[in-house]
Amino acid sequence: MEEGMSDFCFRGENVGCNRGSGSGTKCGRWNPTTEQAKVLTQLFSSGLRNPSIDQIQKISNQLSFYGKIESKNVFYWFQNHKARERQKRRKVDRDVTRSENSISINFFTQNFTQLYDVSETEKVTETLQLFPLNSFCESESENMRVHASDCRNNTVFSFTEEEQMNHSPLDLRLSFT
Amino acid sequence: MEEGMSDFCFRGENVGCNRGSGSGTKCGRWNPTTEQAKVLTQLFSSGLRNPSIDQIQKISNQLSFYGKIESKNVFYWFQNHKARERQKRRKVDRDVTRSENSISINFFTQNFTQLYDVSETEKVTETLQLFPLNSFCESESENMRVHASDCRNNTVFSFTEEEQMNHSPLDLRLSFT
DNA sequence: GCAAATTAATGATTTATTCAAG
DNA sequence: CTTGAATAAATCATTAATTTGC
Repeated sequence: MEEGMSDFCFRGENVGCNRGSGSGTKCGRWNPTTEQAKVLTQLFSSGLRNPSIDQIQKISNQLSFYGKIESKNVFYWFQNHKARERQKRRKVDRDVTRSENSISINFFTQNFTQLYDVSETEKVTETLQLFPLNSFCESESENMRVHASDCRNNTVFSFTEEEQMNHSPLDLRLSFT
Repeated sequence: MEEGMSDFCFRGENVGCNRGSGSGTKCGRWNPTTEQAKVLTQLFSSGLRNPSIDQIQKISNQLSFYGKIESKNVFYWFQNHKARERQKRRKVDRDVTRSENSISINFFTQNFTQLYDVSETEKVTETLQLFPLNSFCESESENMRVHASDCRNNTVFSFTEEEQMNHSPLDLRLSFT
């Protein structure tokens, strides 16, 4: 029996879902409220990764005060959060590996000027092309590849005669390989 | 001794200002020219989010044709643009979420226990506490903004009698023994 | 129209996280 | 458990938009 459908609504304000004229309202999946997300994140930050079923139930009960939530939501949240943090970390590591040519980005913001003032004056010697549209998608960095021939004509740089010097289109391909 | 103030201001080479017109214009901070902004925005639209140092340098060099610019400006631009796009997105999501407030769907319960039993193994051994009201609100008072709605006000924790859910601060230590 | 005053954007810094190597 | 690496979030600060009184 589906007694679990407790018709729970935010305290007081009954923000009905799938109630009459249920045309567009998506009710298929849970979305954490700001407070719920904050608490979950706090727990995660505190080191919790694989909450026990006991913990999940407690957390769920507590968070239900802030809005509709079920144990499964808590469980999935931790699964997903853990996985995505790891994913993010891996991706970052890949990017870093890919771009660690000379300078470390360590203390990037604080020492940026120091790190970069030197190289600021260096000249880029490669032939570059700007706007390799659809080529930067970081979520698929593995397959990232610029098809130069596709973009050859998309040069957007247009300079005045006086500025035209050695200003070739920027091609960031070299940074990805 | 906070390691001295970060000498972050352009190291004396802030002579030329980007705005081509007039040479005496003040340039306390970089401001992208229209063309620079256009290029940066297009790069971002293409998916670029965390440009490597190499990329930053290339972009900076290219954009310097449109006006004064440094690598750090490019770096900061991407940091800020990314963060603010995300911010914008999150705000929209919150608003949407607030109005679509989904309802319970209970096909989970059985799957949940199944799924859970598999990952039940790990145990967190630390001491965790949910809703640490004190630490949330009292710590870092200097940075506290108007987060009053999130904590502190015990009124949040007062619910109706019919809902006898125990919403006192949850101490997960019980689960760790 | 035009500056002073006010508000909105956004550049630049600082702070708090994350994962995972040591 | 500690710390390196690299942000991303939060914040500070300055510039641009705009409003407003004249």
